[in-house]
Amino acid sequence: MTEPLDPEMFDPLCPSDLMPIRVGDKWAGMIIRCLGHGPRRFSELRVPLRGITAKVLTQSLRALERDGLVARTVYAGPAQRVEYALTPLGRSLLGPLDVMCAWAEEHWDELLDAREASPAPGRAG
Amino acid sequence: MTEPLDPEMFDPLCPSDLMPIRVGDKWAGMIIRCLGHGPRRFSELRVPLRGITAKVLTQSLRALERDGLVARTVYAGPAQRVEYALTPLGRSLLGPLDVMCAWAEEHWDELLDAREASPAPGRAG
DNA sequence: CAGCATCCATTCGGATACTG
DNA sequence: CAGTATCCGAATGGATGCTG
Repeated sequence: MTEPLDPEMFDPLCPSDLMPIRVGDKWAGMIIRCLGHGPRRFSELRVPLRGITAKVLTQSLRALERDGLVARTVYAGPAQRVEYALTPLGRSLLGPLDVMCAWAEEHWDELLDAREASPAPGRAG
Repeated sequence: MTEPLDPEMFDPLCPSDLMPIRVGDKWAGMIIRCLGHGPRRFSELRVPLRGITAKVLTQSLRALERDGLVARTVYAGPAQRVEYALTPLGRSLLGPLDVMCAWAEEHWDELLDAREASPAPGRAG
């Protein structure tokens, strides 16, 4: 569980923009899936969540804490270290999350088709 | 499938505010579940979605159409009539949606507890 | 490293008024 | 009935700069 997270875990080509299902805010679902691999530090999380700013990551993490899905642990020391881990409640969400991801994968093409076939308000092409 | 929707289908005490899982925008999940019972007219949908304004319902419906989850049919006549129905793709979402709702029901108490136990920033009491 | 404070643009949800 | 148009406030998401 200490192996590094895949930086391409959430490819920009596969954003939740298109995803009609979301968990919490824009990042919550991704964070939970990251933590599904084991506890992670603040900066570790920033890798797969490419481009997320510290403030926004903090916000999302706080919201998850508040909902009891994530636990925050501070390890004091020469270099401060903070770890985030899923609580049992948070882990219980991994199953439903998988269902959603499976749905998305299975119907990705249809989603894409529908978007392309739609009137495309605004954008040319 | 023509029986009226339960106005209390989405009780205000059970809002998606607390729900960490969402489908599309604030209303999309509820709309899809409404349409899971069969096609519905614009004004029929406004009943269980208590308080939704026409504009917001239209927006949500348009977004669902664009994603190919909902189909819109106009029946011209003395009194114009518009019906919304789930597409096959939309129906395929009902299963995952059930999973999410089941999760929420099962862990509702924990969610509530976590919220109450949290520092409660801002609000008194 | 792991934040917090501040400021800012965009989006979201909604109120109100009007149309065919 | 089924919307459209316009205006508005609040919440989201983010950039930048600073702190222990």
